[in-house]
Amino acid sequence: MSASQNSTPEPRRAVGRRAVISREDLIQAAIRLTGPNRSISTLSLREITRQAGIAPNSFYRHFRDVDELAVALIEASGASLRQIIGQARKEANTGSSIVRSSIEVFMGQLHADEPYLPILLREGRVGSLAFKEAVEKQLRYFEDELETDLSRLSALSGVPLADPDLVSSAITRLVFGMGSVALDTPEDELPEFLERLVKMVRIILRGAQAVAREGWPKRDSGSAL
Amino acid sequence: MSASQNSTPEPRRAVGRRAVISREDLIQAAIRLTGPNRSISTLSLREITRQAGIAPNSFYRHFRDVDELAVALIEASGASLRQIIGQARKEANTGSSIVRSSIEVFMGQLHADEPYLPILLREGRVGSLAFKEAVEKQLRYFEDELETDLSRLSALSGVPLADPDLVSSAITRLVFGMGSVALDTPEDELPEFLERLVKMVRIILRGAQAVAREGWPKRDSGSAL
DNA sequence: TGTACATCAGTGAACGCGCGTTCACTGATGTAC
DNA sequence: TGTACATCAGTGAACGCGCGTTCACTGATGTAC
Repeated sequence: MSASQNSTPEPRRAVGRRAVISREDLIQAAIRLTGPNRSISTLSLREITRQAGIAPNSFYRHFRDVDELAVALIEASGASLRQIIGQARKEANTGSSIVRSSIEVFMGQLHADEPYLPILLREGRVGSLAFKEAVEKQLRYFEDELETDLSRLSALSGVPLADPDLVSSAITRLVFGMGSVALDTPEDELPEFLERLVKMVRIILRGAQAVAREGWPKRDSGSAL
Repeated sequence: MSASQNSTPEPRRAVGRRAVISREDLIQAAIRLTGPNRSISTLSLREITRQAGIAPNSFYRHFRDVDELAVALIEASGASLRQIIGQARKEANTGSSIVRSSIEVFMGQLHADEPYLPILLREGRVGSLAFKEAVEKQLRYFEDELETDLSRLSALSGVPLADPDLVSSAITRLVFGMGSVALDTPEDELPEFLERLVKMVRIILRGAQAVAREGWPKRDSGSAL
């Protein structure tokens, strides 16, 4: 259920002076400038061009404004990250559970070379509308792909799962939410953090299995919960 | 388990000219300037003083910089919001479940007069370290208070709940995560949004009940999940 | 192959603007006597 | 009660800075013939 993004396919001019710098180069320059306390939305056009080694006004040859670059960056980050996580889920048949190994890969991306995950986590709820929509779109891709995997595994193992769409959405939001906390967590606490997150996800799956088996409670106020 | 915050108790000068504007007034001015696409961290000192009706340099009589005001604003928002939610949980004995009514109150705060919740949701992962720590602190208060309530209800109803700390953390993070999505969701889709969120939380609680009853699975790879 | 030409990526200089911060100040207030 | 004084919240003017954006330009490249 993934979809194509990157709606600007770099037209490759056939006439005129050849480009010495690409959209990609500018995006990479922007990535280099982000960091724990620096989100894309706080980068200035001049900072980015300085980092990329071009004159400020040259920026306009590639993007309308910084927001447009940010959206491209978010889409590229989301695509890369989904590729990494999807790959991990496919290979996760060796010994440990798919939940644990997926979350391990996810957490590993917190400090990977290319900060795709930190970017998605940091930019989540800030900036222009287009900006937020770009992040939201990537999260929905994650939800879709997780739902596919959960349904597949449920059918495969014969253990029914209630509301797979709800479950995958809850897991995705929880994991991303905890991920942004993990970004500011000291590295030595991350192993314990991961254990807790794995348990949380398992609790969700257990709940969905219980509901599939026994249904929702008859009366809302029955157990007070 | 709540704690006192607002570490600056407004010393009430006994000598000198009387203040015509207070820290509170500046915080209110900042609140007026925030909005769907405007987070505190993007407000300038001059904007805030303009809104408050004082000269830019007067700002320094009250706060060291905008970051300090932002932290105070976050603490005030968190305190107000916890008060509202806590109140709602206490009164939630009439008919519908405590889960539903708590979430209803929470979602109601998305468009309440005072945007305490939007502020916490929007400022979550952006800005200086002090800033992020302030938001994180408020979320931990929520977790603590929810854990207290869950343990109380579990004892009261005789339904055991595994890992109440994990459960309350998962619910808090999920609800806040979904809350920031809800901020950008059209109002007419909110009722359905709320239903889904209620179900998610119930799935978590069911999972924790199942684990308390049956324990964790013996082997990790047993069910592949 | 050689030459004239159109294209267009990148430039250098300049603009006006809002910003955070500083400084020396004003004048209302409470206190000491 | 009256007066001199210390306190200090708020001011007006000024500063230097980095910003986004504009303009007319340069000169490398590919194309037409």
